[in-house]
Amino acid sequence: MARKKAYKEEEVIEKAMELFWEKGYEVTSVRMLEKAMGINQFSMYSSFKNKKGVFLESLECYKKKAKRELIDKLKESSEGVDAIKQYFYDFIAFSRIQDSNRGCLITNTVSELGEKADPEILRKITSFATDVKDLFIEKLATDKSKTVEVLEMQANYLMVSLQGLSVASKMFTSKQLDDFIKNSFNNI
Amino acid sequence: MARKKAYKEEEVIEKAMELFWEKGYEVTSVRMLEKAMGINQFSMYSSFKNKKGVFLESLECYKKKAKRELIDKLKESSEGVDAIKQYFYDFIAFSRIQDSNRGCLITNTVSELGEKADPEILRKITSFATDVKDLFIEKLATDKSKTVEVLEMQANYLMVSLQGLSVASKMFTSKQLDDFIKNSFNNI
DNA sequence: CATATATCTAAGCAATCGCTTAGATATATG
DNA sequence: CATATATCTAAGCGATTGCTTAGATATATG
Repeated sequence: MARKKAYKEEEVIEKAMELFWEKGYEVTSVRMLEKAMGINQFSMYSSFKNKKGVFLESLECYKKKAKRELIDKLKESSEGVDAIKQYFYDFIAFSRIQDSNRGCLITNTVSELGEKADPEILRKITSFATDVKDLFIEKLATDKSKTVEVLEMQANYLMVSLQGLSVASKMFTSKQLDDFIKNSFNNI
Repeated sequence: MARKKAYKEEEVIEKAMELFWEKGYEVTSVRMLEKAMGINQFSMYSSFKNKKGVFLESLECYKKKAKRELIDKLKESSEGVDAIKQYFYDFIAFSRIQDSNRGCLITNTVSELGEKADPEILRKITSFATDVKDLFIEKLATDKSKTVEVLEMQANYLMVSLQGLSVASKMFTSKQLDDFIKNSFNNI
């Protein structure tokens, strides 16, 4: 009865996500998205409503990619704290593209937009962070001697540490990042 | 012989710095700078050449402010590691405006522009980071048992931690930031 | 006071921003 | 095959971007 869509949303959004990841929200223009996604603005807007819509779906896409390539491994590990340490190392490899690092898309967005970001964007970000933190708590809890207060405290510590790793990965040498990870887990 | 300038560079640049600090480099427009600085574009360009020029001077202005309100205190302290810990707490207060945090202008810039930022911007950023790191090393070295390798390692660790604190301060609760600082200095 | 000149205002430049729309194209149905 | 309709292309919308410039204004000198 009508013409078929020449693309799949799940495929083009991945290109959008990569662009937002590399450039940030504001700098990424609709024209750049057009080229990266391989569709024109009409299609973009009819599929995702507006630029913010493309970004929200990109965050969702990032979440899935991170789960697949990073989080599931941590989830399934039985190494406790060492599994979290490995997660830190894995994250650096995950964020690397060619010979530079682009950080974590979530952390980048926090840094760029802060707490006065759009409420929908904010919701996705905090939900992602909560998921990771809960997983950290779960792994930390393999040490049964830890009280809930200690677990909460250590998880908070690790979450902030991860943000540091994300930003620092953009400029620091891998030696410096290694020093950071080693030291970070000295006291847990 | 000629008309007098109706403003002082050092005064208007402070307003520019505050704006860049709050909004980031890209989002801050020349029209916004005009209003914040209280001068028009002609004056802005004749004093600072272009937008990048205003930003470079803003970085310099930030450096001075940080030195005055933050770094000098650390420099003059004789508390060793505890002085650095205090520096972390002081930084949070330093970055606070009203009831929200704007992070560190240097860290914000690293996060936004990364290593492919303009070379002049990059130079200022790395020089600032080096100064802070050297100061950390100096304070860590009050413990004479530490080798140069340990000093380097711990300073790297602290530098990345500080970046984490900067980004996290934008979204996390002060309880979470406190947990972070406490844990960060457990193993030094 | 008259003049030279730096500094000001305000208008305007081309380029780009996010977004819309009119008209051409393709395809599942009667 | 003819028709209805979703999807495509491409042009263009007003607003904003960084930056420039022509002309008005003010002031230290001869």
